[in-house]
Amino acid sequence: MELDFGYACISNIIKDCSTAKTVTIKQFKKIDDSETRHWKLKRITETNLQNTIRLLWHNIAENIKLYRFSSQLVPLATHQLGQIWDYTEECATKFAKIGRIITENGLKVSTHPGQYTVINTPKEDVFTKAKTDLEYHNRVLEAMNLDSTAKMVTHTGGVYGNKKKAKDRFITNFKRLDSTIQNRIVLENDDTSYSIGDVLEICQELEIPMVLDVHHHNCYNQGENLKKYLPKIFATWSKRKPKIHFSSPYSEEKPRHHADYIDAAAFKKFLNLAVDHNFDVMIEAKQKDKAVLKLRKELES
DNA sequence: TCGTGTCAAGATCTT
DNA sequence: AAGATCTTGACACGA
Repeated sequence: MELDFGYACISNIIKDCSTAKTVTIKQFKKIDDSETRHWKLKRITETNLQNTIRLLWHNIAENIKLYRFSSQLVPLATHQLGQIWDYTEECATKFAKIGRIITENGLKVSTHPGQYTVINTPKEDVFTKAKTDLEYHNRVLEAMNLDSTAKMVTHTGGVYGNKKKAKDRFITNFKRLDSTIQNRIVLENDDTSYSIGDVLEICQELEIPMVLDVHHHNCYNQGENLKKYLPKIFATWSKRKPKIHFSSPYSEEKPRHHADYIDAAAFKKFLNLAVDHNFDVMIEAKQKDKAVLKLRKELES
């Protein structure tokens, strides 16, 4: 079985290579003339894209096949103040180069819109903002010429005192998104509200893939038997190779936080459980790519 | 240069 | 109704 690994956004091996440089609204507002504002956004974006390229080469050298893009490649991209330039047009060459590196080297990439992007919100303005953010992520992936295998991972959202209604609203709101975006969205179980059973139900209904987060399942579940659920979860990916998220708890006091590295014994235990399946593994650990290399080494021995 | 408070955004729990 | 927390890297400011 060939296991491919990956990490999110930032390398702990390659120094001074942030892909999420930004400018705060407060500082941006202090800039008076529009030309300087434009220059500021463009310069930061180019740095983030160039650093992304550096990380991709690093990943190729280390045989790390999965990578999650920073959501902040383009600063203020979804903010009103940031609507002063056509970033995909002006940085088209760099976006295309990233896409070429990915395609030519068989890398598998994704994005993960943040906690503020809530599809199942009952507030219309919040939904509009969520839609805008998803459109931004999609625009970036399209600028890279990546097809719908480049996914956007999200959570279900809030419960709002009635999970059944909140689930239904996710489905309703999901259908209001552009089909290009629908085709990229995959749902992940979270650590407080939506268990693997909850998320699987939604994914089956919408016929979209489900990312199993093993750590979240340990944090929050409704007694679901993971081994029994695995075939159903992986089936949501149909012909494609499923992906899971794996991380280890930081401590007994803060079990939901991510630890520096992955507990190899715990990972092997999961492998035993999933022995009949083939899947990709996104490692969520504070030491990022260092944690990937360490785990891989420990699995070899 | 270093340490620390702050940051666009939502949901939820506490006060 | 207002504030803290979640989670997190990076910014911004003052020492």
